[in-house]
Amino acid sequence: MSTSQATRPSFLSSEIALHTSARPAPAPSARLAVFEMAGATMGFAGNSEIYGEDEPAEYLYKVVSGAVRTVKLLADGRRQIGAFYLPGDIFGMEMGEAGTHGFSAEAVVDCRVIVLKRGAATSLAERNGALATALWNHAARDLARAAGRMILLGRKSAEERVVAFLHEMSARQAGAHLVELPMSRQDIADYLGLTVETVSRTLTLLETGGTIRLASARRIELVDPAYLEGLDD
Amino acid sequence: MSTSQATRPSFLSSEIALHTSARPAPAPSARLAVFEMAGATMGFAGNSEIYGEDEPAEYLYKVVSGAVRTVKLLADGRRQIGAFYLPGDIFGMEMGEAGTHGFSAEAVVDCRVIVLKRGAATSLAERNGALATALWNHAARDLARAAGRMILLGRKSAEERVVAFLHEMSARQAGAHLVELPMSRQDIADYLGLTVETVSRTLTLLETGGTIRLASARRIELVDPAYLEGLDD
DNA sequence: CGATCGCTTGATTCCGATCAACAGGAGTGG
DNA sequence: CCACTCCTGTTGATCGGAATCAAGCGATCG
Repeated sequence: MSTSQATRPSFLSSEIALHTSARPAPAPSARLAVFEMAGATMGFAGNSEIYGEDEPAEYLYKVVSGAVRTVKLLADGRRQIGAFYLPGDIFGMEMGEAGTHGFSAEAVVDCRVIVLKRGAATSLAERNGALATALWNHAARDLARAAGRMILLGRKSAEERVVAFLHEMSARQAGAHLVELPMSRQDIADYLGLTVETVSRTLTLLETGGTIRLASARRIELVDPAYLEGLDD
Repeated sequence: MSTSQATRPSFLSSEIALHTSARPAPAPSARLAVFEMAGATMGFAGNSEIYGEDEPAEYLYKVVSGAVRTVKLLADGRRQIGAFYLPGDIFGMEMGEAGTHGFSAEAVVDCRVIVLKRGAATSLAERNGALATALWNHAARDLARAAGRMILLGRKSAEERVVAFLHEMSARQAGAHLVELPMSRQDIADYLGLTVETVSRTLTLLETGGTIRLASARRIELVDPAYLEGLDD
């Protein structure tokens, strides 16, 4: 495992780099540039924990580089991944009754993340209607995404799940036909509610059927994107 | 089927009763009393649609009486229920990329619902920090709930799902040991990602095991709540 | 009273899980 | 450089839980 970065950095760590200097606001996405303006950047090593399931949900996070997964565990070790977050994505919004996260969040690979106090975002939002709307829309979109995940987990076959996953990853990589997967088969399985064996077998079947080509375990070429579209809802 | 109310009321319908008169603000839950103050009350017959999956997400809703389900359908008829909403609950927050709902919403039984323009809530929130926080927390809680639903749908056995469902319904009825179910077995099955047969069988097994008692199909007595607790996460 | 709908129960099938073995790389140290 | 180990991923054989197919039952309603 990589050890290039702290495995469990403290929020008080001196390695935090504040981004408060006056800049011409490059604002990659215009929306939610508040992260770049008021947030602190932190590094996490692959497989290290960013926050725990029962920690108070004090911060919001934005991925700069790498990939993050949210994870929920049962007592006997069964694992479910709620979502993968890629550069540009915001996570950490979910907060249960007790004010704690419903998931834990972990770095899939080494990554950099901008951290922002939850209260900072909301209090800024009070004076900035556009920001408020942006945050609001982001939460609403997360909820809509959860809808798609539920029908996938509750009603779709193994093939449909894997196809939906490939389709999603392609869409998130600007529709690229050569999809790069930062996560392991185990992560994919826990995301789709399947076992590693079933994920592996299904990928092999898709390759045999001429739908995809496994360039390597972590690089998949979509040979017949139309088929993927057809099976994904 | 009951026909006591409009099956597909228009938002322009004259039956809308505005609640704008000055009242002493009874505010059942203090939070989000904005619904009672600025919303319009509408009635829906059992099994009628409140909004469709692809309609623009213009309104927020609060259940006054009855029960509501959010539903997502696949082309071949497979159905997934995202959540049940009981009196006091707010729904309709989910909104996808296209500005449309990710689910459709339907009345489970005859019900009354307060409807509020989405923009009305957010613009009021801009001038009322407490309201903004309340709305924000509500969305965050919905997201945390989605986490629990995902591990249920992705990783739990039929028995665990049914037990979790009974436990949830009991908790939402003030922890009552005699649970009233407004929804059909089919609805429960589509909520839990199972078939009606499996739901029915599992309930029978729980009764045989002395965990519950089926007073009637829609009334279930929790005889051994400790067992339910133990199996639910 | 018969019909319909929702629910339960039974028999069988099948998809994905489980158990098990093996292959291919990446990293390590001799 | 190679031998070794560890880890991830693939493939094979078998099993099992829930789906499917099929009746039957009971309540509600016309």
